[in-house]
Amino acid sequence: MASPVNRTYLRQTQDAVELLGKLIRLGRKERKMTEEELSGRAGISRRTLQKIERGDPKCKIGLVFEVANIVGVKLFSDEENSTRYTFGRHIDDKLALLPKRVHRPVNVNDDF
Amino acid sequence: MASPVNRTYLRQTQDAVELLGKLIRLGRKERKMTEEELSGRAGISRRTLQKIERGDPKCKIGLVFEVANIVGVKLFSDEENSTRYTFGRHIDDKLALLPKRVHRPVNVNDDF
DNA sequence: ACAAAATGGGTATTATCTTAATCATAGAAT
DNA sequence: ATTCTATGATTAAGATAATACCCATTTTGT
Repeated sequence: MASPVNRTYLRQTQDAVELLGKLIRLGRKERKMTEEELSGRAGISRRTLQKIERGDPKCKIGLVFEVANIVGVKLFSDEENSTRYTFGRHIDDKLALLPKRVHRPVNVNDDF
Repeated sequence: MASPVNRTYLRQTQDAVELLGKLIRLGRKERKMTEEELSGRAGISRRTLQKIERGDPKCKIGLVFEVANIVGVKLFSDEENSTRYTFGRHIDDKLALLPKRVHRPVNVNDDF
């Protein structure tokens, strides 16, 4: 079985996917590329590109990001952003500082 | 047929997906959540969460973004970012300004 | 107005992603 | 040190994402 049935997403999630799709479409048009050109360059079908631009959450993230990169949409890996997201420190370093496992004892008595 | 064979991705694409995965893992650990807790809250399997945190480009973007939201990773829809990405103007407005179709005549003679 | 091209959307097919179940290993807490 | 838990990873199977092919509609360029 793949997905339980028909899952739902947080509003923020939907919004983010749709916004990314619109940014892609915007980038494509600014570069005067047709759906066929862009999908061809990305190595995907035109149909899939349409789904991506419409913000279909079921698309593979790799395909979405690939298309975004081709049309120049800034993602997380850009220098400009990486500084923000790493908080001035490399992610791997931060991860190394944390305990390797999140160990939660049984009787935490976490009555917050 | 699903995907041609085994596609490749731009370096930037891989980096972006992997970075997002690391940000998710970082967020999860900072919140002291186990894989099982987070995957449970997101409505996905633990296995899939592992793939997401490792930056598997074949994961659905909706699932990745959903998990990111749960652990507080900032995406495109956040106010802080949206201003950047819309350049102070709503995407829909910008799209409306552009021609609805990118029409490229046959003999462009685009010798740049 | 006309022709050509871009886009929207339907369907069937196939590769594969997601899942559940399971086991092994490594780490944390006592 | 020991025990309990989190994580890593494999497998089989079913659901479905991506594709190719198709046609209708819309829009652009002339």
